[in-house]
Amino acid sequence: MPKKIMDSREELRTAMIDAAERIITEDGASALTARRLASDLGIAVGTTYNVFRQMDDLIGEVNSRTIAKITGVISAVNTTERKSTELLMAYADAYIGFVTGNENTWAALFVGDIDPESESHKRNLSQTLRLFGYIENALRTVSPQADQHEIEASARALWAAVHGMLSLMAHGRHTILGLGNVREAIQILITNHVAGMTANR
Amino acid sequence: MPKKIMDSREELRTAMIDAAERIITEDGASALTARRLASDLGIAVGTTYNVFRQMDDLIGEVNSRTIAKITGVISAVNTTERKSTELLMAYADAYIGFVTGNENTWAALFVGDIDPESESHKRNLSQTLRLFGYIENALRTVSPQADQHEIEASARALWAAVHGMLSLMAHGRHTILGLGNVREAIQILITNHVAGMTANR
DNA sequence: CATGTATATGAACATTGTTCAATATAAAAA
DNA sequence: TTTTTATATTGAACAATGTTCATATACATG
Repeated sequence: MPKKIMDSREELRTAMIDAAERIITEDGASALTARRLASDLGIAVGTTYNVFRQMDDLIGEVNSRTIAKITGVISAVNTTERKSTELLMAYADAYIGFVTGNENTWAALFVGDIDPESESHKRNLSQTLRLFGYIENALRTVSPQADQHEIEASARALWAAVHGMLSLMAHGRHTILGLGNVREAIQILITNHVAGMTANR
Repeated sequence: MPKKIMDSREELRTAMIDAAERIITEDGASALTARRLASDLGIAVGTTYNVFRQMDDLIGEVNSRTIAKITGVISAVNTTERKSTELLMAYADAYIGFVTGNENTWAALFVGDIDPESESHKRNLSQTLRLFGYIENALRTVSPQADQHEIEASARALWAAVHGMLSLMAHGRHTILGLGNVREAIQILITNHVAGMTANR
């Protein structure tokens, strides 16, 4: 073999994800090129392809960390002694706060093609499903006798709406809806949704 | 001058947008390259840049047509003798129907960088604002005494939610939420929103 | 020490968007 | 009609992209 870069393949892999994450954080996802990564790590261009099938898989790994962090801030929200609307807004604010403080890594979530077979994607999927649990619990408080399907569907709908609105921003399609307005839009959505569920109780 | 391609610059411009639209419709936005366009039109690569500042401007022009078509199907929805929820769902279904029947052109809406100064963007913005009007009118029926700001904000929120959810699909981020589920999510959002506004009346 | 295997390498390829000096011709002037 | 001027079209060239793969090499094993 040629000179080993790292002690193990796993170590190299981690170092590459670290470097990729740093590049994205500092200069955005578009700065993450095969050559930039190689240069930053002092390795050859081709080495990336010994470890990852394609460049997008590497983005997927960075995104996996980002999603884990989002799960972190969501799960850190205090759930006690709050009205459902307030709790849901607290979740939304935690998410918005993360977006504001981590614009580049967050925007990378919407970059590149996802390989549905990749480990990172499967991981991200189950992480996201766990996130739904928080929303579902909050909604169950709103209408305790609603059936499971309604709760789940509402949670999915609200999450998709929020995530979707924010994705518009990530792609520069937010001209009508700035970040400030996004929070207001989310609040309107949540408030009326909760009011609607309460009314149908 | 060399042999004229068309009688006028405007005619060439139109022919290029036509060709671009055809390419996107048939093979998707990623197939619209400077060389493919030149080849299809039987002109040189550089000619595009005599007419458009950049390739993304051309996409913007095609998108402008797409948005006009969407406005078309929305404005064609019958507004008489319907409950607000039904009318709003009819709008949503009109949109979903367009998306289903025009996947490639529709997905192109989320491709490329938007130049905020471009004519096409300004045009698309005012078109979108007109679209809001339909939603606002439907919402005004729900709570006639709500102030203008609340109506406008609700319309923006609902539109952003729907458009955002669909944008997730365009980018292949819909794994949890298929197109079928998107309709259900929209329905849940609309139903509860209307119920919420009604309750606060 | 010799042999084989694993792995880092980087030149090379195909494609991108984009530029711009050269070219060719329509229109204007003589 | 001939000459000049203005300008629209051209396409080779550039820089940058992701990706591939024969080559070289260093470690592990016999």
